[in-house]
Amino acid sequence: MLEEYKQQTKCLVALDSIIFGFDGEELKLLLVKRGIEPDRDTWSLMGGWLKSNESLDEAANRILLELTGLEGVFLEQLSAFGDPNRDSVERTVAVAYYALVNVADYEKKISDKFHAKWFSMHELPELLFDHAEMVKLAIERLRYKAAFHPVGFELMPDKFTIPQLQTLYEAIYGSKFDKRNFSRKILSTNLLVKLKEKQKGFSKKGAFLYQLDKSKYNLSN
Amino acid sequence: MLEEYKQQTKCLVALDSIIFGFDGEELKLLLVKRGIEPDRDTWSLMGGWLKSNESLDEAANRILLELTGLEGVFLEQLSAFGDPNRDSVERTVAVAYYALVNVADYEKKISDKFHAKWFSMHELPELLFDHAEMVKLAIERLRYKAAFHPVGFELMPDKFTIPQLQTLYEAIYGSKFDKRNFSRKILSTNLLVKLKEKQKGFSKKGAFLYQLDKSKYNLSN
DNA sequence: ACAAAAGTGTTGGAACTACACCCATGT
DNA sequence: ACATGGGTGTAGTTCCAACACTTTTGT
Repeated sequence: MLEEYKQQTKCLVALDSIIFGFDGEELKLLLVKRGIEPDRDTWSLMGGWLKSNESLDEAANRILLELTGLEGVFLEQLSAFGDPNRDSVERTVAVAYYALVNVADYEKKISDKFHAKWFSMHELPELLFDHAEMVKLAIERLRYKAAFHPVGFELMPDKFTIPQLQTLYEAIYGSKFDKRNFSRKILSTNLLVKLKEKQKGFSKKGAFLYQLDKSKYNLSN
Repeated sequence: MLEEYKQQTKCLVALDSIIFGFDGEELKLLLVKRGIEPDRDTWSLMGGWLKSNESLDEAANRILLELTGLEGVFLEQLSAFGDPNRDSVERTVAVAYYALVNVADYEKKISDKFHAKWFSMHELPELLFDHAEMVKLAIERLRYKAAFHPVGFELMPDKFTIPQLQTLYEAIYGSKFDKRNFSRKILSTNLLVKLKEKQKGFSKKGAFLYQLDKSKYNLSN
């Protein structure tokens, strides 16, 4: 190897994922308990190490699959974090990703294996290292993204109602919207197809279910 | 050190900066000729290695200062790039930053020391490794950013005219704007103060110079 | 019958687009 | 005098925000 390269310090590269979920009421974050010292049992983002033969995206997807069983979900790089003291054990650069999953899908796959738990965004525990900073940036990015791209659907089940979708957006932005303006705006995208079925049980009247028109929804967002 | 950490592969971490400049006419990119093999003399982004005691932001700023003499300019993380084959010598993760500088400032500082050269965005040479991909992403990010935040001023000299600023935005977006609408929009931000002086020499009539109102322009963008 | 959530239209203001003429000055 | 770029106003349109009542149905 070249001299120029040899003299440089090397780093561990970690991938940490902020996994957002939505249960129909609240925006949630999936956290795991760290299994090793130091800071054992501190709540932490899902993370893992970069292997020598994989790209960052591949590693983030692999780690998500290993820890949650989820595949093919929205997963996008957020930012790299490299404070020299961010990991108390050793110099580590972390590349943070954020993922959007729907809680129901996740429940099907796996649950206790990694002591993972969904937390409400309003009741987050103390987090490992700089993970709180990552979460803060991720929610900002999600707001930014959701304002211009229809990513909200990634968090919804296959069939959903407009009021459910509104609840999600209200959770993302932490504010209330007018339901007339909201439904008009959503429907004007033409991304939704109205089904004949209604959601029953939650309200007395029942709300019509909608599905994403996948032919119009491409992920070049 | 912990077993868990010890087993993991380490990586070199590089910082590469996409440095945008504006000379009053065109949007430019500052490139350097790579000084080492392989690919010696290929044009490359300004880059360097992460040192063991500095954060990513610190490293990016240090490298910018070392290679250009510039300090205190707009410099923001773009994204991390980690394809296992991106660097032909060794596994390297690069964290790309983009910077906005005004060409005149730069000219004052340094010029030939690192064989740096400004290239028009339309006439870029073949670039090292995945640097072309970084540039592509950077221009998208700049467009996105400039649409919502007044970052254009970062590329302008201290005093500038509205037509100059319009030329910059036209270069960023690659399209023409209506000058009446443009000046109205810019002035409605109230970020500019009109000076008594006019710019002479370029046009016969001369255009009024403006300055950024720094009390209103804060960088929490 | 009543409570609870779903569904739906209109109006005023703000922001954006398109568009054309006069001004100041160097040559 | 004329050519060049600088500077300005208006009208039409679109988009967004604010707002209230009727419908359905489970209890």
